[in-house]
Amino acid sequence: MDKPEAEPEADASAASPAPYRLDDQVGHLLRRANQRHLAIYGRAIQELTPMQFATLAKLHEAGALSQNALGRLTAMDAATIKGVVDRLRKSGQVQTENDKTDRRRTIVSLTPEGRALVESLFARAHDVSRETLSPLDATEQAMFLHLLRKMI
Amino acid sequence: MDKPEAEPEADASAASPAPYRLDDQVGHLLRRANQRHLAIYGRAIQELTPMQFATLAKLHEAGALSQNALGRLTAMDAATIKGVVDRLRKSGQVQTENDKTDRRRTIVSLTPEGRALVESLFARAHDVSRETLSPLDATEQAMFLHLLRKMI
DNA sequence: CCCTTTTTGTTGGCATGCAAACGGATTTTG
DNA sequence: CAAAATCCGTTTGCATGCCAACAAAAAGGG
Repeated sequence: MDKPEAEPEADASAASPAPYRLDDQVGHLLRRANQRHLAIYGRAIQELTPMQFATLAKLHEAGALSQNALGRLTAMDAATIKGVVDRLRKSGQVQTENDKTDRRRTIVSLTPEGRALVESLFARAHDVSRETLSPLDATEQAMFLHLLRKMI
Repeated sequence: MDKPEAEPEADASAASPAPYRLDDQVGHLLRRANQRHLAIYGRAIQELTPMQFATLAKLHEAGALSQNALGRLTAMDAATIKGVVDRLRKSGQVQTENDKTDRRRTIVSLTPEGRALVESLFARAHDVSRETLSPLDATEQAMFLHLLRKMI
């Protein structure tokens, strides 16, 4: 080697294969953004966990659903949605019944208490979304949401 | 508008408080984007979990660190980084020692195996970041990363 | 109609992720 | 310097989150 490391940083375009910096990786930034959002949620809403709220909100939006369908619409796999539904049922926010036509299915629906609770939280939930996006101005927020959707 | 709530549903711009649709919430989109990224990671790298890789990458980047400092730099709380370090130590990727000047601290550092492993994964890790951003064109990627940072 | 495939839900196992409560060490402050 | 405030690391407890393996039921195909 005549001069493998004569100018370690001189020519960034050829020699060094771009150092791996954690803080530059999309995955790390996405994780931190999500972390921040969960912290904002936690400060605003203590009645339900984020996923429990998402579950009730989706049931409120779409009506009764099979457990697996509910999982798909909330982006939780079958094993995860099961735990969430179990806990919501235990706390009386949802109820389950057997599907008459498909004996594999368990239909999940809101109880009156669950409906009342989720409706009482919508305003604060909107605030959470607003606060999460607050570092960006209106134009940036629209752009960010657009890019986020495009990436999914 | 002179009559804010005269017609509850008639005028969408005034009356209805904007329905809460899960798929429109930043938090949900961030979670799904992160989920997608983790799936891409999982397909590309099986040797280490995402957080184990992040931990080794940060140690590679910053050198030996106290356990808590390592947690801060990787955005994991004290309880979480402990588990990650424990598992990495068990698998021989990192080692720990007592800090001579501060008896509270545990210094975490890469073992030769850990260093070799993480270095062998950098290329694939870069691919993961690239693939995660691939739905966006170059301009959009830059914009997205910019907005993501601004939001954190 | 039978066989194969798919779908639904469950379970076990492992890895985050965070709050709260602690004990011990160090730093800050009055 | 001594008390108070912090910081370090640990433990417990609970809630995701996902994989792999299963059993039962339904759907599809030949």
